[in-house]
Amino acid sequence: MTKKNIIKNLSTDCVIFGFDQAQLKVLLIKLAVEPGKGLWALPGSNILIDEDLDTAAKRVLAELTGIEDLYMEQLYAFGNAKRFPLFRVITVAYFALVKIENYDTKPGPKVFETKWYPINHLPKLAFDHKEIIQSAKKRLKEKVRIKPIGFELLPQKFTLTQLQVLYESILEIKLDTRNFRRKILSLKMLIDLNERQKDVAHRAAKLYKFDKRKYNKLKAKGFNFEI
Amino acid sequence: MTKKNIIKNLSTDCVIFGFDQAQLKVLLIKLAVEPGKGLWALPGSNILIDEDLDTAAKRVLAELTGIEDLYMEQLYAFGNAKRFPLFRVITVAYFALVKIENYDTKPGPKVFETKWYPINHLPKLAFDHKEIIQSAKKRLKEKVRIKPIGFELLPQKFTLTQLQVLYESILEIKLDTRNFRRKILSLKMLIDLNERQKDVAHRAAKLYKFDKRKYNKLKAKGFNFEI
DNA sequence: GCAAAAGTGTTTCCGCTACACCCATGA
DNA sequence: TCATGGGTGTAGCGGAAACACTTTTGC
Repeated sequence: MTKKNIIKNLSTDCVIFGFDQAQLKVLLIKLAVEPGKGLWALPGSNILIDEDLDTAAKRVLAELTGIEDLYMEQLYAFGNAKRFPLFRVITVAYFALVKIENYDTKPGPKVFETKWYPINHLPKLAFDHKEIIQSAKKRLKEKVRIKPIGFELLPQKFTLTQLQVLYESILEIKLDTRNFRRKILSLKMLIDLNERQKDVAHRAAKLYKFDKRKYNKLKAKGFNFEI
Repeated sequence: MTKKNIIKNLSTDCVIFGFDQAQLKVLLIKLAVEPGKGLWALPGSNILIDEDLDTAAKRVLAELTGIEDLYMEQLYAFGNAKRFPLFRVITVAYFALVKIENYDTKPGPKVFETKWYPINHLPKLAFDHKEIIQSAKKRLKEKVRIKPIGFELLPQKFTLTQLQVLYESILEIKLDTRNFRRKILSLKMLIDLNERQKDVAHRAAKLYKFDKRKYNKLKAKGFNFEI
């Protein structure tokens, strides 16, 4: 594809969240070209002149992670006149939730490296990407209370403790274990696998997976996770 | 300003909500030029090359309504490749809430007329504007339950019944009068003006206005309007 | 037997829901 | 005096919050 097929003044950037045992993380790329060379940034791309906006966002993600089936939604259009130093670029930001263990790094051209950074220990970022990430974090916090999307971040099989730690990381609060378990189980969204953790130096926890049907119903309808 | 100062592939459109006694309404313009000549549409505009996105949205609104101090937030970026027939245009939609009695019509150039349409009786609309309005309606419905923004649609002085009718219109449900009043008053956001309606053919209702301090606090913090 | 995390019940409290009649006013 | 909408109280229920100890397992 040639340069003239892209829309010059418009881009998409994607805030990709992952969860690594105990921490919420964001996938960043280190820019190998100016502007912003050497700085970390969100993966982003131009939009092709005949490409749907959502398609462009998915393309960026697939190119970077190889992941195609994931949770993704539009976040916000960032359009300050001076946000990009060379010329005017408005960016439509998306955020995505991925199972971090499915992710396989492949830094493309114009990128030095890619890396998962804890959301609370971000490096210096290019352009207004810090603001975009903060905004995504806020949205995730709101969303996770009304839709069961947090689960997109966990492996197929998980323990209730993992789920609780995930929620605690996203919401940045401590939760009561008993109340949390009661609430989650009352949603009847989990299937008890009758399996247990292996190789842990303490009582092994039960493993669960999602009941897809119920999960999809809750995703459509929303739920109240007032914890 | 000359043509070359605008970004060709990008626009903003604004869904302006008003409330007229009993109905939620949207301000539309009738297009006087192609494409879409003769159809109704959302007020929109191009974005200037050195203009912040939010500024562009506010400018459209000020040009059309003369209103400058109002509630406004970004809704969503609509970016289907074929949404605009002539060439590629991605639009960043905003929605605004105005006190309808403050609004003073002044159709600009390229516009036949402007008109408030009831949200449930819209005319045939240009482009994807129907979709944009539905999306704005949905957002308003969600938002009004967690932020006290509904009040932006009412006159300075209002009765509790007006407020209830407003909520019923937005949420498209019936509310119990007693429960509604108890809930609203418990927020301690209203100031009893010790005034009453005039010239009504029945018992005159008390008038209230907002306590700005409390209102702003609730706007920042959010509240739970589970009705 | 001890360290480390899993797992489990009960009580209290608050807010939502449901529900029907009297009041004030102008015509 | 009637029509019209304004304005009010209470009881029951359900879900959220607070709270601490026992169980299992590997080392």
